[in-house]
Amino acid sequence: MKLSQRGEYALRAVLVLGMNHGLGVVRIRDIAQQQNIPRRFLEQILNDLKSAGFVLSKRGVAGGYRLQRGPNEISLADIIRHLEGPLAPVGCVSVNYYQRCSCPDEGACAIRSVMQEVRDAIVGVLEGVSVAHLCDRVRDLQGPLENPLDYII
Amino acid sequence: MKLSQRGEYALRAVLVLGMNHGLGVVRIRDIAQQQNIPRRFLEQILNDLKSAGFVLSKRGVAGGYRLQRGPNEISLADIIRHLEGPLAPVGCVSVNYYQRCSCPDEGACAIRSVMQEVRDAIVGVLEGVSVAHLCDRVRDLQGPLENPLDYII
DNA sequence: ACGATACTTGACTAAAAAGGTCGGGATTCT
DNA sequence: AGAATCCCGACCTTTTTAGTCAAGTATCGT
Repeated sequence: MKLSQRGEYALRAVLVLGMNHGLGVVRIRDIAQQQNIPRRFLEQILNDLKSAGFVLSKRGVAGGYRLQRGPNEISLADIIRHLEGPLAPVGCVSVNYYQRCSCPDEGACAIRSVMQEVRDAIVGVLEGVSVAHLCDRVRDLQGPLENPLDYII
Repeated sequence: MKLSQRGEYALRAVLVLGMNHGLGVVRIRDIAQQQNIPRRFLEQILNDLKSAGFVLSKRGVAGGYRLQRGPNEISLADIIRHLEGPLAPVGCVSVNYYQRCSCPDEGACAIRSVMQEVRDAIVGVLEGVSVAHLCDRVRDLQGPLENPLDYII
């Protein structure tokens, strides 16, 4: 039931971009430093998020990344699904990545019905939280600071 | 967020034992056949469940496995935790397997607070379902059969 | 007592995934 | 032009997953 390191880094990076939305681009290096993420690895991850349409990049001297869509249009479920695949604990209850399992009768499988509930519980939380919500939480948790760039995330 | 094959097999095997609770032991071979699980692999898994105290074994000609505790004393959360480790998506929100993460400030981490909710949702379902409950679901899903051994699970 | 039947134990393996690292190329700003 | 920044694919190491296998030990029916 684990989120990979890669997935966690992606969320942290997106959150940084969310906090800086509308303020121009943020450099990989800054995100990496602020969030304790290996820079080269983060490059790879942001590239992936870019080709998935979550973020945009700008090259050159004043380059960096920013969110492509608004922070309230991106749910955590979207991001994790792209990076990790199914949110469901087993393939046979996944809506977006369904895969038949080896049990004798899927329709009458009791374990499946429980896993269905687990899936719904997970998806319920993750679809309900957008990057914008996440930013709100950061502000709630840290109290008011002068400079938006000071948020630690 | 995945349950491993091993974990899924374990649940299926335990469920078979639950359905046969009080009717004597069940052979590995029968479980394997009925559930489409590689026999040798299942041996290993049952052994693990045994050393964890979930099941008991009997050797010899009329040998096999049965549940050690009653079906209503074993939750799916227990089983999965033993086989897979933490139920939480990230270590920093795990109660039983806590591990600090690399984020700058764990206390003020917004992602962590979301993952906390995900964890609670998962655990909520899985702690709430015992092997006995699972057996009830099997009976609900399959309708009344003559012989308890006929349940397909 | 003996053989057939089951579980027991530990080692072994191949393939995939996780978690990074690296070099060099392409853009853009000044 | 030169520096800064992203871009891209290849590469690498370690861990995990999903099994397999051989030889050993206990038990039962006869």
